[in-house]
Amino acid sequence: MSTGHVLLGLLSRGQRHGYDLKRDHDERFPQAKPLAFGVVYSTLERLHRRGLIAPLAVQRVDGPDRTAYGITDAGRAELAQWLATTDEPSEHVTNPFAVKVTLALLLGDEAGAEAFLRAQRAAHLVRMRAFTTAKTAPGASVHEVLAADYALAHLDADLTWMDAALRRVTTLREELGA
Amino acid sequence: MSTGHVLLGLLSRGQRHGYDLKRDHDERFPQAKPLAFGVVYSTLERLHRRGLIAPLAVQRVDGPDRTAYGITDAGRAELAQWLATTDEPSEHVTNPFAVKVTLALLLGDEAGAEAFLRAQRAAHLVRMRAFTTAKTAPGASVHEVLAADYALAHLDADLTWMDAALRRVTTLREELGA
DNA sequence: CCCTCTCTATTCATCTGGTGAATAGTCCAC
DNA sequence: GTGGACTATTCACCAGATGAATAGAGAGGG
Repeated sequence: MSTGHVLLGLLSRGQRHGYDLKRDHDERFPQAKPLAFGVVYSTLERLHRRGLIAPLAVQRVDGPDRTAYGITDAGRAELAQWLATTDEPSEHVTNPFAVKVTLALLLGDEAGAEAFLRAQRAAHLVRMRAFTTAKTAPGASVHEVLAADYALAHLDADLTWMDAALRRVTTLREELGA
Repeated sequence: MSTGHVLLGLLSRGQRHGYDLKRDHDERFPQAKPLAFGVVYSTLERLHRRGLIAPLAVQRVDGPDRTAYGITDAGRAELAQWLATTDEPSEHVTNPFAVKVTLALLLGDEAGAEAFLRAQRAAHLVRMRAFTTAKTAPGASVHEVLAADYALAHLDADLTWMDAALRRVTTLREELGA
């Protein structure tokens, strides 16, 4: 429950209500996908059910009711635990490009597989240029530069793979027996 | 619905029932996470609801009932469309390590952030050694080598990012105002 | 001969999380 | 005084993932 942990982290700095948390998150992690309200409130409900947060007050201040939540001791423990735990990188490989290429080759469409790889390569290059621009913009923060670096490194990893795959499409097709 | 498209792809080679498809998938993509039965059957139901596949026969052959599905014309069209479409790489960045580091720094725990990065780095190195072993094993297929290459490239991208982050932890903390 | 184990095949209950629309109150500008 | 923007939450729905339950048939062992 990673969204849950993020909300827990934001709540550990002081009580907040759902709308606040969504804004907090989106400002703090501008490169991340904005949180949808549905996700925020349902996640808060789950955290509450697990006893990691508690509703503190329902106030009405210049507008509709708002429910402020605070982190509990159990919540602090869970958060500390999560922050200190490393993710074991999976032994499984999820490569969406390989899935498409393999299926195209199984259907005997070697030309289609190659066309896909070339088109995907081009789409990656476009996005990489955008991240490079963002990263080298004057006034970019360390946070922004690191975010762009991460994205660029992974896009480049995809690119390297696609080039290798392009060079071996025919061999792959033969290996698949198609 | 990527699982759906994969099943569609496998079904386009001829009718199959759920259990068959699960085995087909796991054999064809041994590096991927094995499909759970629950996923297979609920995905088939959705594909059926959308008219992309159709149940052809309920047979009983040496065991319990089995429902064979076949792809429809609409299914073939959907599959061809999906195979030819590139994924626009997201403009959003999802970096789980950055999230943890940022939250740790927000809570003022610079030492914890560094410890996490070092531990995660070590975990990555272990997994990378495993993939390197798998890839250089005698008799490894092109498919297996490409799968390992993909995983290695992404793990290395993470590693590069973690090294950069380690060098800038203090700057990052200051930038966050913690 | 019956018992258990394994393999085949499917279903079900339950959970996380993600989307889009609906609801509802307040404030501000025109 | 009405329409729009902002605050705040809820709801209905769907995708996808897990783990357990159900159930038939064949195989092997005591």
